[in-house]
Amino acid sequence: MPKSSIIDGLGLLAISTRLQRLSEQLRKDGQQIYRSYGIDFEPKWFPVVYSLHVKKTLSVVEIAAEIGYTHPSTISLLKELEREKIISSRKDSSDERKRLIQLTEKGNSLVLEMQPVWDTMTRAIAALTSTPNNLLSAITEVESKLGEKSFLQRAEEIKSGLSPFTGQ
Amino acid sequence: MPKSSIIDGLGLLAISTRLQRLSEQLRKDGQQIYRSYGIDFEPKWFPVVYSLHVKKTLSVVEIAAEIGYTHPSTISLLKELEREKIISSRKDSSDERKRLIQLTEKGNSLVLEMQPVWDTMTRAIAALTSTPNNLLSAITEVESKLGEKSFLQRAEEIKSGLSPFTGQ
DNA sequence: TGAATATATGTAGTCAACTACGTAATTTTA
DNA sequence: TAAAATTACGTAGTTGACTACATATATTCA
Repeated sequence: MPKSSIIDGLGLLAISTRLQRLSEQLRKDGQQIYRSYGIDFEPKWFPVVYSLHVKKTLSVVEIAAEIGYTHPSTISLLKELEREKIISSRKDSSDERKRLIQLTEKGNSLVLEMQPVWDTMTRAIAALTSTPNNLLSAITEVESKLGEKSFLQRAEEIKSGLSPFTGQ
Repeated sequence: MPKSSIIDGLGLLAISTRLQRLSEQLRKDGQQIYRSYGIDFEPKWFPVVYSLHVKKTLSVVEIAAEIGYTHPSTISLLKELEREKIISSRKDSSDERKRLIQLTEKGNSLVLEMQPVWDTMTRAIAALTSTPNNLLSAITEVESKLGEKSFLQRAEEIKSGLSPFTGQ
């Protein structure tokens, strides 16, 4: 991944670019780690599969909410997973609009098979992020601040002379 | 199978997704902040324009290196900026392979116009990221660790029984 | 000096998310 | 109870990055 001088120095304004680059880097390596364990699995499938592993049966919109994606994005993930026979779906008999999704037998055994991979990844990421400022905590903290007040709202307040910290 | 190992892993395993989502959120709000100042500017143009503001004249590959993108991505950004008449380009007379890029007069005055926007954004992001774990520092720290040893390499070492921290 | 290599730019196609819009089924309400 | 609103799902097209490949020019070295 190419390193850049100016942008690194400019920190705050290029933070979105840096977040994206870091995300992409981790996703790509994740892909290769699954491969190195001989497992045919994409990192982007993880949130769906994990949700179904825990909750057993969910509708499309419920999965979208669980994983924090829009439902069209979720639908395309589900299509891939159905093609891979990792999940299966059927209509909800009490509400015909709903499609109920579950892990297949293959999906369930895949989850078991992936335990050591997930363990390895978790350790590697833990090592990577065990720095003075913990990345995962930092993300959680910023997400929580954004939940209170968006970047846009904060900018509007600063523009109109309010403190970005207190909003007064 | 202990459920806790999966749950503990969840946060870390979904880190790439969360980074991407955060990036997208900041980028979108950034777009609206420029708009609220009545300025026709895309956040994704910032690294290119800022680099040219500082360095005055750069080739395509030099810009790509500065902003940390691949050169095809850079070319498509440059096309947009040229269409917007924010930059102009000419062949390098001493090396005909090179295309030298500069800000136009419009580009230069745009940079001046954007100073207050950049100032506002910088403050808003500073407020957002002033949490116990500083996001920008965390990113820098993780990038630096990745520079030493990639996520993939760390995973390989853990797989073969080495410590993820020391590699021994 | 000319063949091989390296550098600079460009094009085509892919990927993984998105938004916008549309249809069908269900629920609410005037 | 029919019209309106909501919910659930789906499709089409966009975006912004990428990789792989192609071409032109410059440089190196046997």
